[in-house]
Amino acid sequence: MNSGGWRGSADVWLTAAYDALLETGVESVKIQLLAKKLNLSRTSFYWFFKDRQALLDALISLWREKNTGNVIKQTTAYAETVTEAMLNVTDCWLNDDLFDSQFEFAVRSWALQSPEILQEIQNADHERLSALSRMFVKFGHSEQQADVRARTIYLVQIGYISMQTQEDLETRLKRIPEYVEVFTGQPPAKREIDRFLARHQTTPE
Amino acid sequence: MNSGGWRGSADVWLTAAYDALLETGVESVKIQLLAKKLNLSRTSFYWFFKDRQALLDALISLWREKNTGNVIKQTTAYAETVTEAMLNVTDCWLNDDLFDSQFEFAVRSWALQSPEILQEIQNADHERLSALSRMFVKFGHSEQQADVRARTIYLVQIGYISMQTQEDLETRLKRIPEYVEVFTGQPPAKREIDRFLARHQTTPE
DNA sequence: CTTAAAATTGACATATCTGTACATTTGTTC
DNA sequence: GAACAAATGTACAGATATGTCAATTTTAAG
Repeated sequence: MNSGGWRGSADVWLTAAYDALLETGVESVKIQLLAKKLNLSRTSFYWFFKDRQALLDALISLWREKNTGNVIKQTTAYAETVTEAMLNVTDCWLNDDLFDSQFEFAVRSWALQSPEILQEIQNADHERLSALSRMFVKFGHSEQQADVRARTIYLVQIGYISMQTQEDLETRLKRIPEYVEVFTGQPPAKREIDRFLARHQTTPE
Repeated sequence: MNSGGWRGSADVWLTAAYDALLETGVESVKIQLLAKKLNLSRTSFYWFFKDRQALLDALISLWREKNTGNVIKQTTAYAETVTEAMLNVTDCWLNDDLFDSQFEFAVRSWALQSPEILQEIQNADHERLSALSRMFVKFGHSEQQADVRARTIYLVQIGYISMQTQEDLETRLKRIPEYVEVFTGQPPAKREIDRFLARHQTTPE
């Protein structure tokens, strides 16, 4: 497919931009730096993108597609109890395919310098919180209770991301049953936790 | 005191840097921009600070002094019940003199581009979480429970900051009783809430 | 092998930021 | 009001960024 083809492409530049954004923030998404990493001439960039802003726009589109859709999907996944529903949502925070935490943090930091990005984020927050709140209402909570519990789940995750902690999966999994109890007000059933752990634990070889 | 004195001072530059940091992030803390705002010559800066890095160092010192100390103090304030203790901590999130949320967010975003700042933040997180956890242990929770509840309180607040929401005090106060119940596992007594609200509600004119 | 499109490159113009050296102004003190 | 220190300003040098243009190289297609 690509053997011997051109070295550059819109996608190659976008991927490099994504890496730079996650590594050191939007300020380091500089054409000059990306060119050096890609071993390409700086000006070659302008063949694929109009200017730097076009590249940044592409990054935001990428974020929008990836992170908000999956959270909403998980809030409506099949669940018999509120604790099971909660564990479905928790899947997002533990699975990079469902929710890209580093990307999320980088975009949120970016919002500090850009009103447009801030607006993007606030739209996303509202959509996600609404979906979570509906989940709690479905399981019998009042609007006010559902709102606060939705916020608790969501903000704990956003806060966790903001801490930029590096922990292994095991450490994080150990806290989950307690979290479920705090978030939903009731302890999860053993079989619910077992099913959840089965989804996430790497099979001991 | 200052009438007719010099226009510049280390403090004037530091304050301008603080404003810029909160407004648009560390990348906009630029000597050139600050000089323009202060109506001072750019190079005059170097009379007060060795270089830009010295200014950034001063900013971090400011943050360290202000934000971590007060949180720890509030976790050890007098309380008869766990719900009252929780409300003492909540004071921080509602009182800018106890905890500067915007400053906190700006510094956390800064950490993305600077390993030194990341280390500062992780130290602060650890100190604050430990203090909160001790609070729960004191009121009878197990280590594991205390740890998760401490995290819940703390991460919800860090997450809230990261959302950069603009809400009036009333909206936020309305959620507090529900939050207390989620965080501590039990509803607060009416008199506890009344005492709390009395501390925070602006006297109707 | 020719050709035309796709991709790459170096040269140029421009802007912004940092920091140093040195001269100048402003305020204070005796 | 001299004299000295504190603060400010101008000029210069260097680094790094963006973006345009024209030339060149590379690739695929006929």
